[in-house]
Parts: sequence; structure tokens; C-alpha cells
Amino acid sequence: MINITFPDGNIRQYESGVTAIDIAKSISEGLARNVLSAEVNGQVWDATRPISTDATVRLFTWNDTAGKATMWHSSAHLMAEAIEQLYPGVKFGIGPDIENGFYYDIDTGERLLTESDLADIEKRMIELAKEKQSYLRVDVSKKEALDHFVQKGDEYKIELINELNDGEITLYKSGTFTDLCRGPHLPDTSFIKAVKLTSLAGAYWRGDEKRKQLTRVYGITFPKAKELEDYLILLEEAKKRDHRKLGKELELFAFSQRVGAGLPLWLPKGAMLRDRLEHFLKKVQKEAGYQPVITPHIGNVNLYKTSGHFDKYGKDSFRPITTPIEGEAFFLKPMNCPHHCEIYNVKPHSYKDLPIRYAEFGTVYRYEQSGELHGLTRVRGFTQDDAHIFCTPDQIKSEFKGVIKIIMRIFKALDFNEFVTQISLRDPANKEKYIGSDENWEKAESAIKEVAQEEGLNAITVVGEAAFYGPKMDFMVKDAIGRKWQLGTIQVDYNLPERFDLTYIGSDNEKHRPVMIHRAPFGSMERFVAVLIEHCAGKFPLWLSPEQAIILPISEKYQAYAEKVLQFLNNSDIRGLIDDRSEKAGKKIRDAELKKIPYMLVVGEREEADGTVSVRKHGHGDLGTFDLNQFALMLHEEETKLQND
RNA sequence: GCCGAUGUAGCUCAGCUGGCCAGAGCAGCUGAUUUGUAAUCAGCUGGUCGGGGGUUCGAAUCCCUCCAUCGGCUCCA
Repeated sequence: MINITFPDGNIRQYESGVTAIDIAKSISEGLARNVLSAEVNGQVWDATRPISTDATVRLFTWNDTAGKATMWHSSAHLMAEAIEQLYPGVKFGIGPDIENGFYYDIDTGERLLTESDLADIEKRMIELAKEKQSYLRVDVSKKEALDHFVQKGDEYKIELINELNDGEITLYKSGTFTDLCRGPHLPDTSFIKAVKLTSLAGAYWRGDEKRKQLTRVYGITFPKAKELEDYLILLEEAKKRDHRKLGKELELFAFSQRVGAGLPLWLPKGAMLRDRLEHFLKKVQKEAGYQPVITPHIGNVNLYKTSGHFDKYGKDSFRPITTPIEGEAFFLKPMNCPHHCEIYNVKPHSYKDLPIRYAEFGTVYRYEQSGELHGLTRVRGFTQDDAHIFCTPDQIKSEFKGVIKIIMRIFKALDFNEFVTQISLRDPANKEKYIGSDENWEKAESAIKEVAQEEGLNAITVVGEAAFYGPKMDFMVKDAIGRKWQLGTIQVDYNLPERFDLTYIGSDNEKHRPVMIHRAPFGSMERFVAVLIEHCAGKFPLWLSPEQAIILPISEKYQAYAEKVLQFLNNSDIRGLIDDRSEKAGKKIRDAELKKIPYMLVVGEREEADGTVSVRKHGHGDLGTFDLNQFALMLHEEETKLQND
């Protein structure tokens, strides 16, 4: 007999060789029917795999993330089986589960897969799932594994096996398909009831653009057809929040082929929105001791040679701007930091001056690869809410914390609750990708790690994601379709101060090297606005709304009163406008609702007589009649409350 | 940059197995209407069918190429 410990601490005894399904059965038949996999002593196992020692066991169903992962990983195998049967001779790369579903990378050889093939594959998958094929785990030696895939002629699997150690290789067989896989998998395919293959894309083998591009098929499966329907509806809903769609509908920004790809044009309403955000941050930064600076949009190539940007990115940038002078060249600035270093260098500094914080909404230009451009989130010209803090080494942590405070204030004001904090370190195996000494890197990295700990930030750490001059802490937020974007960023940099020979005189009357902190709470105005649009689905908080109140006269007769109301709004710092079209009230209300204007002020005979407005709130309906002053007060309260929350 | 898909009026879309003058709704304009909480009616305007090249008696429709956009990959100072 063995002891099985449950998550609640309960311990029960079972025969050695018991499986997770057996254990589930001992609890309830219903649970047994729903167990997809189980965690056994910290590892996720097949629900059918015998347990022969004392163990802590946790059962996973569709309601658990790990259960879904098992389902989707098994679905990838099922899809591979279907594809192999339909298109014999294809070779397989890797096929993992992902956050929402799974994919499989496939070398389809001569025969190209197209979207029209997906329906056939889905159909075959359902047929195979109904066969209730079990997933059979087989321990094999390295030689056996190699023999199998050599015979099959699958060079991708052979490459993977060659990197594995003998004795820890398993294959999984389901139906006619055998895969190199560490598992775990579903008890059988019958759990998969609904299948949707969502897209088809090219993906480099092992993520290396120098290697062959395979065909990646994305899909998702569910244990019930209804859940697939719900998922598809959810996807449709998410698409409605897409900032590219809303940006067009709400006339916030546009792109023009004539101006150029990735170069956003801010329309009046978008510019107003952005202006409110900038205004807010400027206020916060003033309080935090930042000094505004302004620098030009171009800089001499030598500036970027000094900073190291030229060596690192020169070949991938916009070409330099030449002048009538032979050999003279300028770059559109891709970064503000070199300019700010030169501002620091304008005069000598004492330790008593530090920290110095230079802030600039600086527009930068980067030649992003054409395939990377994406609405406002990835563009070729954008404005960073940039600032550079020059401080002594022992001020790093407090300055870093000050920046975190600003970022948290912004996120809170905009109700961004779901963000991920990421610490990006350099990859010690690829030191040639970075500039600067090991010692400085270690100092900078440990400073960030300590701050994260001391601030109690629940940060994830990713090796190899650092900037080329220093490690960073990024704040990531998801867009409507679940893609993660970096917004705020804080970067510790020991390198630029050296390259620009920045110094300050210490209390010992000796020259010392300051440390630089690069930081941008929004990241870029473009990306931040994009994420903001998706976050609030175009229904901006009042303080950011480009148009706060629209006056809707019932008929032309009340035009004069409408103008009086507008005058009042203007004097009260409320952004208002009048819909003076010869339309019925219903039509004007409908259009204002579609434009997501926060407040609609209906004015007619009664209002004119009493000097009031009938207030209708977007998405809430009629709020009743308000005295003008009363209305202004209500709006100002709402504005301040939201901004300072 | 790579793989795949898409590109028709300001917007959303139909037409696309090659063949009447390329259509609809919304928006816009003109007129009528003077309207009370999510679409008043009528008329009109508007399109190099993404650009260029080719095949054909004939191309929005087929082929090539470039550009842009979309889904991914790679990249992201």
C-alpha cells in the first residue's frame, strides 16, 4: 500500500500501481470521468500512469490550467495524426500547447497546406477523436527512438532526440501516430469534442530565421461544442475592441500610404486624447522633480557612434541624411538618451546636483521590419515619454523606486490592473550582444532584482531580454486579442555615462561616474494609447475623452440656447460640442452613443425656459434634468475622482 | 525580412466559373420635415475596382510584379 496526500492535506492509502483515474474513482465517478491529468510529486503525469510510491497527488480537470494544457497538447497529437493520414510523408517539428490552444510545426514538403485544407483536417480530427484512441506512453532508449525517426525520415525529430539523454526519452502512441514526447496526455481522444483550427502561419524551425520555415497550424479544442461556440463569440467581441478598428471609427488616428507605412497621423480627437495623457504625466513628473528638456529630431552620426547605437542598429535604420558637406551625415534620432547625455555634459556637476532628471516627450524613428508594423503598437515614428535620471550609484535604488511609483500611479489612474512585471537580464552565453563590463552589468542587474524584491513586485525574470546597454524592468499589458505589449520600462545603464564620459565631482573632490536610468512610464504614446483604447473599448474615462458632452437641441428653435450651453461648458473647461443637424432627437442620441461621447445634453423648450439640460450618460440612459452649474460640478467631480484614484 | 491570406465609393460589404453602362446600405450634398432619449422622407453626388505590366476580341474577375493591410515567425535601442 502507498500513501497518497491530497492538496487539502488528507492522506489516503491505495494499492501500489494505482492511477490518478483510480484515485478519482475512489472519490466520485463524475470526477473520474473528468480527470485529464494529475500532478504527482510536482510533475504533471498521465492520469493513466501507475503510481508506485508515496506521493502528493493533485487531479486536473478542464477547469485547471494544467488540465487544459494536457487537453491541448493531446489535441496537437490528434491534429498531427489527422494531417499525417491526409497528407502522407509530412514531417513534424514541435507541437506544444499554448495559452489558448496548441500548434504544430509541420514540414509539408511539396504539398502546401492552405486554409481550405483546415476544414478537412478538423473533420478527420473529430473522426479520430470518436475512435477513443488511447495515448500510450512508451519508454525507449535513445537508439530505439532514433531508429524510429530515421526510418520515418523525420530529420526534425532526429535533431531533437540527439539533444536528449539516453534513459529519459519517451514516445507517445495514439492511433496511427507516434511522437517523441515527454507527455503527459489525455487518457484517450474522446475528451476532444470540438475542434477549430484557427490559423496557418510560417514559423522558422527552432525560431531561427536562418533555418527552414515550417508551416505552423494553430488550433484549439474543447470538451463541449458549446464551449467552442462561446470561445468564437468571445473572439468576435475582442475584435470589436481592436484599437485599429476603434481608432478608425472614433476618428482618433489614421495611416496614409502617401505618408508611409508605420507613420501614424493623429486626428484631432486622437491628438486631444494624447494631449490629456501628456498633460497628466507632465504634472506627475513636475511633482517628482523632473525638468523638461527639448532636443532635435536628428543628430550627427557621430553621436550614435559614441553611444553605440550606430554599431548595433545602423544597418537596420533609416539611411543617414547627408548634407552638402562631404562626409557629414545625420540620423533621425532612434533614441533620446544620447542627446540627453550631451545636455548633462553642458556643464560640470557636483554630487550635490544629483539626481538630475531630464524629461522629454521625444519623437524617435526606427525602421521596423515591414512585417512587424501593427496599428499603433508597432510603428516607425513614435513619441516616448522619455526621461533620463543621472544619479550616484547609491541613489539608484531610491530613484528606481520613484519611477515605479509613477508607473503604478498611471496604471492605477487608468485601471490597468492586469499587468506583468518583467525583469530582463542579459544572456551570459551571448555576451557579445551587449556592451559594457561584466562588473557594471552585475551591479545593474542586482540593483533591479533588489528593488523588485524590496517593492514586493511579483516580477518574472527573463534572461536574454536586456537592452544592449543594460538590464531593464518592463511592465507588460495584454491587448484585446491577448498579445502582450511592453508599456512602461525602466533601464539601468552604466555604459552610456562611460561612452559620453559623464562625470560629477564627489565630496572627495574627485571625478566620479554617474549612473543613468532610462525610463518611460507609458513607453510610447502610440502604443499606450493603443492599449488604452482596447482596455476601455473606446469608452475613455471622462478626463481623457476628446469630447466630453454633446448638446442635442430638439429642433432648430433651440439652437440659440444650445450655443449658450456650449458657451457655459467652454467657460467651465468642459469639452463640448453641438449636434445642430436637422435630425430627430432619437437619431442624434443614437449617433452620440455610437461615438461613445460620455454625456448627451438634450435641450428643448423646457430646458430653455428653466436654464437646465436633460442629461443622458453614455451606456446608462437618462439621468434627468440638471441645472447647468450642477452638471458642471458633477463632471468635475467625476474627472478628479478618476484621475486621482 | 520570411510564410500564408486579403485589397471594389469616406465606412461596411456584394459582384470575381472573364462578356449588359460596377452595385447596396451608411456617411456626404440638396430639398422637405422642426422633431423629447438608439436610425424622418425624397432626390443627388461619389469608384484610376491598391499601383504597374501581361494574356485575351473583351479583365474588378486569369497570370507576373510592386505596394499596403491582416494572421503568424523573426526582430524590437
